[in-house]
Amino acid sequence: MTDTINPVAAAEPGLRERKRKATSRAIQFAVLELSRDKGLENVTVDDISRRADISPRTFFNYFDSKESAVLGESHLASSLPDDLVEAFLSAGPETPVLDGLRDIMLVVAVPDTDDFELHQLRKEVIHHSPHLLIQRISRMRVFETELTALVEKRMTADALATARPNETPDQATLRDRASLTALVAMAAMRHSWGCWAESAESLSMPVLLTRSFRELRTLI
Amino acid sequence: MTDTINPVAAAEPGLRERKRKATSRAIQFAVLELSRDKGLENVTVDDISRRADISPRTFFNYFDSKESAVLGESHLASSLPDDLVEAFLSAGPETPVLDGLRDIMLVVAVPDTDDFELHQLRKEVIHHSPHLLIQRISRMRVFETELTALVEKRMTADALATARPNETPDQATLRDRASLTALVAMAAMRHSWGCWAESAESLSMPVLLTRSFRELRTLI
DNA sequence: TGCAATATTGCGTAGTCTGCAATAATTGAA
DNA sequence: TTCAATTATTGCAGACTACGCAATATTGCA
Repeated sequence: MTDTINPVAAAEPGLRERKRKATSRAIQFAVLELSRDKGLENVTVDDISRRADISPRTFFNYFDSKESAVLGESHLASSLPDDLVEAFLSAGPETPVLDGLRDIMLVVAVPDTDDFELHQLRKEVIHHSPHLLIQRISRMRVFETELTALVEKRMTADALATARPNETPDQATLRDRASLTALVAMAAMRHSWGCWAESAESLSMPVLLTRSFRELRTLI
Repeated sequence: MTDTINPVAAAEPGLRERKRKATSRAIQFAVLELSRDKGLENVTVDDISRRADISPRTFFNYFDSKESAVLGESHLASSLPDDLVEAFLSAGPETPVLDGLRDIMLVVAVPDTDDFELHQLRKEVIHHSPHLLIQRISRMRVFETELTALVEKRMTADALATARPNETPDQATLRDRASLTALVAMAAMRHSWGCWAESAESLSMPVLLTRSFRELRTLI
């Protein structure tokens, strides 16, 4: 898929692309409305397909499962922007690692603010079946792995910057701390999601994330 | 099901009980060996049942899914021992909440040390499909909820003990902090599980848990 | 032994999910 | 405009999970 000559990226997404987006939206809308009315567990893929005017087979061309359809297409499936990574790694030993992780989360965890209607529906449905939030976390395993590796790199760099020659930081210990740190950051993100799903008013994820990470600091 | 007159509880579990245990073990053994050899995704319930010499229907009398069978019967499905809860709630504002949570985890997260062979097999299999660890966490949603409520109670008590009359602690904020704290504790537990599954040597969960919680304190 | 409680099993069914091959729509280039 | 290549949709068949139900077998206990 080559880019158009037009410097403005995706100025014209093309009919194919637009149709695809429309179908995806139709599916999500269908599953969300049905879930809101009957509860997700009482909704079948056949139901969804019927309402979205597609074949059940097509449904699975778009989503792995009805749960995926509720959660929407997985953003952040791919890796992080380079400049963000660079900033995180070179922040130096003075800056708390968790602050860096918060900044990363701020970028990746903010989803499609474009479609308000879907957004609200999704929130309503997730509010009534919180187990979906856990699924959301589960689907981020790859991200979590990336994150852990990143934190390990950062911690190694920090350690080298501060250590006296003889004090080689134990790599195993470092990896350990890195994975714990990543997990704690994920916990903060999950906390934010939980607040988002519960709150009646629509606080934005950036706000919630910032708050969760701030609270984190007061915990220990 | 009334207790026997024998003061020694379950001195004789009865044939029925023993058979049930044996079947459960046979199932777990079957799924674990098959998973080790072929990978869990290539194992069907039929395979498991055949090897365990039961009908496929019986399998579902014991476990919800093959994943459940790999993870073993869910301990901590029910609620926490009363004395433990009491100790946690009344520890007072001086004791860190996370210390209390660690103590709770120490009790609930330590599984069946009785069956070494299963234990080792399980570790081997989980090591090769880490997504199971996330499932394990997912199945603890009820526990997580209990824990959150518990932390909220504790924090309320602590707040009342230290606050001056006019300073009514905001209940919403408290709930917020409570859920974040619970999530962080869960993160620590997950970290311990991760270490357990990865480590070649068999460090015990209590040791790992203690270490994870100690590291937690150095993070922020 | 014989009755009540419990466990196992087979059967049928609903639902999820995938592979495959035929068909239809879209695209870019001639 | 036309045509060929690419891509999307669909139906169909099949494997698998999961559960309700009723028949049968096993166990516990008097």
